[in-house]
Amino acid sequence: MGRAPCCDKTSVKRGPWSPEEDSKLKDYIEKHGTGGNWISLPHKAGLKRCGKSCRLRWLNYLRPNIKHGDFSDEEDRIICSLYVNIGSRWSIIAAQLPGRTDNDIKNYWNTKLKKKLMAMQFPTLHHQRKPSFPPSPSSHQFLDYFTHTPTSLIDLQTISLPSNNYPNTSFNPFYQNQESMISVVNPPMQYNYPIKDNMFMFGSEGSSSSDGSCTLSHGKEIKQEEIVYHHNMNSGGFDGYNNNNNFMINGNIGSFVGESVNQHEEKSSGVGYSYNNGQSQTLNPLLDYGLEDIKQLISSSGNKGFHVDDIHKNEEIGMYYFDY
DNA sequence: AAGGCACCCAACCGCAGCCGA
DNA sequence: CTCGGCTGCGGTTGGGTGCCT
Repeated sequence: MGRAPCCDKTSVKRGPWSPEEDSKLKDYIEKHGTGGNWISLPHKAGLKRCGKSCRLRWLNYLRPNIKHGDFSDEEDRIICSLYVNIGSRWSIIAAQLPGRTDNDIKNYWNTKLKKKLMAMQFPTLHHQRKPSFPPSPSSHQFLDYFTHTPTSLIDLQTISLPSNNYPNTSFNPFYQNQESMISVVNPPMQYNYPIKDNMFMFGSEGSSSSDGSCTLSHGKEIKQEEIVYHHNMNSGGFDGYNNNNNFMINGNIGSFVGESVNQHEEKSSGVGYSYNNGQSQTLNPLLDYGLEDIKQLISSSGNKGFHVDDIHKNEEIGMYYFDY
């Protein structure tokens, strides 16, 4: 049995609001308030609108002190920081930006800001209006993010992740949008994951073993538990320590969350990783919103935890699906 | 000049959670 | 404790607009 509609759709006006309707709604609310009941408000205000439509119009457009127009750099920074850390919880993000609505911020993010961010992360892609995806099977070259030199897809057949001993490594995967791969950026290292059939896999057929671990190109091994760790972390909410395991896929930033660890140093292969010691730390100057602030936000909003957005997780360990 | 395409953003939809009866 | 009404939220849609070919 379906849910009862919130209103009779045949008897309410839909679509864009006229200036007269705006005026009626604004006048009514300014005189009487919302009365805590949006359902009955349109009738009282003499509007042939659904209560939800009235509420949305008021909140997003008519209420006082709404700010329209360009977002400032500071607002950009706050949005980016919060999105990376808490995901697409627009109402929380909007609460940090006086005068901005969640709808505004959501639209701004989806249409402009994530592209802007992508452009900053991938300056060479500035000219691309839209990433071509999926790529043609013959395109076996991609542009290395750091060196900007063409690299063969052969190199992508093995993957590398931070050691299982150091689950809190800053871990910044980015979607290299012009080819069929995901890059995991963990400076000075970059790990590249091929995408097959719209599927992002930890490891490829050649590098995975039956126990679920993967042999890594840099002499490390990613264990099944670690993949599980990454797989399960999405329901965990904040760990209280480092939450800067950020990634971007197809322009959508997500954040890996894991258990806290103490300070570590990685000296394997002479490569220095940057591990966190409980301090808020980011790799991208855009993303330096205070962790304590965000934690406070989360706790004050019910601490629902959060999920990696835009990835549809497969039940199978270490495998992620996402749509295009 | 015109058609196609991509972008932008206001508005809609449906679900989840809250709260009172 | 349960149920139903309502609100709030996030994802999605679609019309308007501007750019490109």
